[in-house]
Amino acid sequence: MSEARRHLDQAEALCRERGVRLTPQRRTVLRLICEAERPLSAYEILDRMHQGARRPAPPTVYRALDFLLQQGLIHKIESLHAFVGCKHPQHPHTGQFLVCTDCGRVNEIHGRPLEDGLQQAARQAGFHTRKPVVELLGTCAHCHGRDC
Amino acid sequence: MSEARRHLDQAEALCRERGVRLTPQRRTVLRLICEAERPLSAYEILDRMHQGARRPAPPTVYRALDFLLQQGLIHKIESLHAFVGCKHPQHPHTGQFLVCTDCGRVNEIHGRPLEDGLQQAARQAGFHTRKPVVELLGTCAHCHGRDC
DNA sequence: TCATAGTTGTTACATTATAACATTTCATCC
DNA sequence: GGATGAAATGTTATAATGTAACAACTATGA
Repeated sequence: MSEARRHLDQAEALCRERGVRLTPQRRTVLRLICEAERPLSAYEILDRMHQGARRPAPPTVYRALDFLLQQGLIHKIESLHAFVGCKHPQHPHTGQFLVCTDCGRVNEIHGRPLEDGLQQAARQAGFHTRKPVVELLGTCAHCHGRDC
Repeated sequence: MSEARRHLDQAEALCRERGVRLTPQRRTVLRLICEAERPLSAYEILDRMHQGARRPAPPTVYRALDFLLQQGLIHKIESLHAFVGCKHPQHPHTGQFLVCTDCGRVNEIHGRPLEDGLQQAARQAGFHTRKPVVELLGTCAHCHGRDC
């Protein structure tokens, strides 16, 4: 089964469990994000939504994105204004990302020491973190040392 | 001496050392950023630049911001589309930020363990980091537990 | 069936950012 | 001082990203 397909099925199941509706529109947006091999901007998604038919207006895609973000099915990469599928939507979490500026691909990483370090640094300042944004921009292993 | 004033003098000295020009326009943008007690968007800076005179066009402020970013005199907070003064411009560095979504203030933090954790996580994936974006959004000690 | 909450459609507009080219200013050399 | 080239700024237009507000539709349960 394809990676994208697995994501969609899992999302379907999660939404059923949670009693929220993964409508066709939302499903389409999620599918487009999962099928892409790099983050898509809202307007790239819009462009891919109108297969023959008329292109929907921006609020359409932004509303679907809001829903998917709330459900933890996708993440937003702030420094790219773009969206990627979440690799582990079962338990809601924030992501840390390795963003390759050569090939455009994004890797979601996890690491106790990393997350602990962040939490500790925040706590030292009496700060309560609600939404960490951690995006390392650079060159991935694949692209490093070659033209891309 | 005021905090903002100290920043400006330091910037002045650094630019002289480096042989780059902190022109009046760039200095004004830096001053506005340093005087503000929260991050300013490019257009907020534009609004504050025209004291009586005609408001400059966007490229004016974006060019000044580019210069200041290059010189490490300011940082951009990606998740806010806004700019803050750098607390330690002597040696170029990337910043980690605690962004209070109540009062809007931003705290620049530093921590070996944090930075090491990030670098280690990246290296494990064979990733070469060029520009880390670390912004923890939440509530600062001052705002936590009260209306703000 | 009817009420209602949730979802989608639609128009208009706000905000953020850059491309492209003209003009001016500055430092340097002669 | 005047010529020259590089850097900085001015100007116009437009691209890219994101939201407010209200109308219309749809699924679902009382």
